[in-house]
Amino acid sequence: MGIQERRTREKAIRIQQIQNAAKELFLLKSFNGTTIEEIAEKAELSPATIYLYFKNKEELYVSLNLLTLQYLFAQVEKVYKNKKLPVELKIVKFKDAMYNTYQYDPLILRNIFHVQLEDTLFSLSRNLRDQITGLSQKVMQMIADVYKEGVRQGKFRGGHGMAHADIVWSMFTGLVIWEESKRKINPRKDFLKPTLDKAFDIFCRGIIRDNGKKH
Amino acid sequence: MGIQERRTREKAIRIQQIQNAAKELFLLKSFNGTTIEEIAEKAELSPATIYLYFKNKEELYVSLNLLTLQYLFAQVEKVYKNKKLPVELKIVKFKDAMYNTYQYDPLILRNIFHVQLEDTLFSLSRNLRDQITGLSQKVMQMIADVYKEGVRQGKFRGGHGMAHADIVWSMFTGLVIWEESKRKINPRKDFLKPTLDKAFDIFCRGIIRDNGKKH
Amino acid sequence: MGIQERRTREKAIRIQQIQNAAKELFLLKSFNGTTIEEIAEKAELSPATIYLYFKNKEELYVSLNLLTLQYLFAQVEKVYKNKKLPVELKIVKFKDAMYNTYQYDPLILRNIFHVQLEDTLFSLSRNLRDQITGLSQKVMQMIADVYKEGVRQGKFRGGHGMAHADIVWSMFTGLVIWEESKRKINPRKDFLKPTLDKAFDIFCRGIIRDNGKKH
Amino acid sequence: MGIQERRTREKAIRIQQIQNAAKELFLLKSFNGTTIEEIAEKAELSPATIYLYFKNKEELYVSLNLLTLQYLFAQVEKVYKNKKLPVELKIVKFKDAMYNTYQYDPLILRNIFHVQLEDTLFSLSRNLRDQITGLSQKVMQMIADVYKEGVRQGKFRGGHGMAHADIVWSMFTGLVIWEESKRKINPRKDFLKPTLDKAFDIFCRGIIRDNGKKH
DNA sequence: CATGAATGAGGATTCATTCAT
DNA sequence: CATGAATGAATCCTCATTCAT
Repeated sequence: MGIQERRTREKAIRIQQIQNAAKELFLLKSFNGTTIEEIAEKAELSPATIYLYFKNKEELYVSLNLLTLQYLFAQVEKVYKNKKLPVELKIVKFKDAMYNTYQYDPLILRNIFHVQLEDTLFSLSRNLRDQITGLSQKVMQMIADVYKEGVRQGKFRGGHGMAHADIVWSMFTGLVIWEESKRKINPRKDFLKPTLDKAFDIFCRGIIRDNGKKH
Repeated sequence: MGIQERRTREKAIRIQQIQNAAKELFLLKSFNGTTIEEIAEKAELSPATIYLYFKNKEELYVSLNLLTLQYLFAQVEKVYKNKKLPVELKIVKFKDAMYNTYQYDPLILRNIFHVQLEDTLFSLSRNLRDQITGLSQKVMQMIADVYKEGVRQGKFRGGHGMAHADIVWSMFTGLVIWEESKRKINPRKDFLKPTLDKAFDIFCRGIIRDNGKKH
Repeated sequence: MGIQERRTREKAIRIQQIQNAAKELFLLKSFNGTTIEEIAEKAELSPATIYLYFKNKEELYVSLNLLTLQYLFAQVEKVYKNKKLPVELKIVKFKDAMYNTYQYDPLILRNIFHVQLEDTLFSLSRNLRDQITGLSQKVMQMIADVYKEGVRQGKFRGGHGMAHADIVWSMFTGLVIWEESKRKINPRKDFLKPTLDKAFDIFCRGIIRDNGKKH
Repeated sequence: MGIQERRTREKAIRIQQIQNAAKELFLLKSFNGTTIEEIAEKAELSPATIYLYFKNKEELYVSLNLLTLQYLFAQVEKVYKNKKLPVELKIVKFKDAMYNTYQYDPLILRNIFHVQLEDTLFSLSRNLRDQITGLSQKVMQMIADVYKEGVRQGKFRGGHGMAHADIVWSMFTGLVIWEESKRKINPRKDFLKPTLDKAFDIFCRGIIRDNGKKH
């Protein structure tokens, strides 16, 4: 069992090697601006070798998401499963989970948008695609569930849970992209965190049921 | 006076011809997936002719944004200048303006994200770049102004106006992208409008100052 | 006869306009590096207009040589016809004539070499080609004649006159090209004139018959 | 030890394959008239493969010079280092060395002129450029040295050595180009060798110090 | 398992040249 | 006579991908 194991371990290492190189380059130069050769060089491998581990460039690209999505999933799940946390705080913690994930891998949103918006995603192997959509659905479901729980508890105003999950996620991604792009045009201080906090503060106030208030 | 005029008019028509073809194709196949030759064919021109009107593929691509940004600007400005509209309604109308623009040109956000996220934007001619950033700044400023006005009137809770404009815009773009991508994975009914309405409803509730309420 | 004349005159002016623009640009950017459009712009004409006066780019290019060849021809002829000048001095004066021509139009050698070495020259109109080869043959003939005269007078050692003309011409062009290229790699003082003088001094000493000398 | 070696050998062969094809075509149709595709076809390779061995068209073109320059260098050096040869004969042998090189690769001068006269040369990789200028400088230096030696021995009239090297080289190249171009206009017997001999004979007579002679 | 080597399949541009007005 | 507009025809070069070793 030793040899077999070592093989597996080494394989995993190779894959990481490649992913690390790829991540850095894709972040720096975008998908279309990065060549397999560059990735190979950075990973100290030959281009051909990369194809031993990834079906093609796109699959390598998307595989990066998977890592991060798993990270995001783990974070969100921890909040979700925390029995003691009141729902209104869970929403805030979700935001923090997202932000952590973004800091762990700033590439993620770009990747996700790329995957979502470009023709890609459909040349991926079934397996990978399923993993990605599966994970992201689970994440969304957890957010939706918390919202529904809040409604059940009479804390949140009614409404479709999943729609709220969409809003949470969209708000987050929208802000990240927007702040990134603003910094691109005009490099300056990073306002992402405070703006994100502000946005979620407003969001929370907006969904909280007010008892005796007239609108 | 006729000949000069006709020339100008015909030139404008050519440009439109090209832009229309390009818009459709870029929407369908993304920037990198669309070739100049395809655009030329659709526009019933030769590839070389396109270069008579646009410096390169990127500039053509970005020129599409300009049109739409102008459209967006006009819409937003109309709301902005409407003296009779209370600020809280203006926010809602801004959302509608954005949504209209999106319907007028569904490509816009993709374009904007592309421009914002890719390496592009910096090989554009100065003029075009300035127009784009100028317009989008003006739009954001108007949103920020309305927010500040709301604060002044005691209707909105305090805070940095521009940050709120960022949130408004991010929420909108985030939702559009997200809904688009969800439909891509799983074609189904379009929930954009209701989700957008919901989101802005929450946002408005969240920013409105509550007089005697305890939080 | 007034109108007809004016027409002719204006036509000549247009041609000059174009040639001046072309000369400058070709010198600066070489044949293949210069576009018709650039020439047109500099001449304040449209590209199409250039084709009213020159069959194509090449013919325009070559037409420049003609001017200079005519200049060279005139200079060389003056020396040639000067009855009082002893042959050994005529050789020196030929060199000066060439050098003057080079200063009048530094492009000439490049042109001539281009024409001679590239595939060009054979798409020229018959007429132009004849003029060019005719002129250059006449120039060479005059040099050869002077040499033969020198031999007849017992001043020069015997030999084929035209071969000496070839040597004179080659020495001149070879030096010009070489000095030009040296300056290109390493910009520095211009040594063309002294080197040219030196070369012709050697040449003259080499061809002069030495009476009582043993070799 | 076999495999590594074979690789190297095969690589060298590929390079030769390409260079041979290129040489022939460039000679026939000039730099700008030859396409990479033609070269590839003649070399029985794909165009892309050529870019595996040469950075671009220009670098391939110039690499041809290098070979020949090396050939020239070797020839000239042999003469230069021949202790027994008197200086006046060395000059003659230099001419022969040049002529041999020309026969070995008639393209050389055209290449050299192209490189020297066109905008090229500056987009070459540093390494290649240095090799070329280095070699040609060495060749010129050897010629200059021989001249200086002749002066020291009292055989040649005084003067700057390098200037004489320039004259030698210019005379040679000038004649080659001129004879080539004459043959182009009017194909006929090749007079290059006798004219070259004549020219160098004159040159030698011109530089030799004459003892008791009055000028 | 790793890779050096090869390539097919584009794709963006450029430009000399033409022609209707 | 002059030209704005259009284009056909090239051409260089890139890169993801494959395969023999």
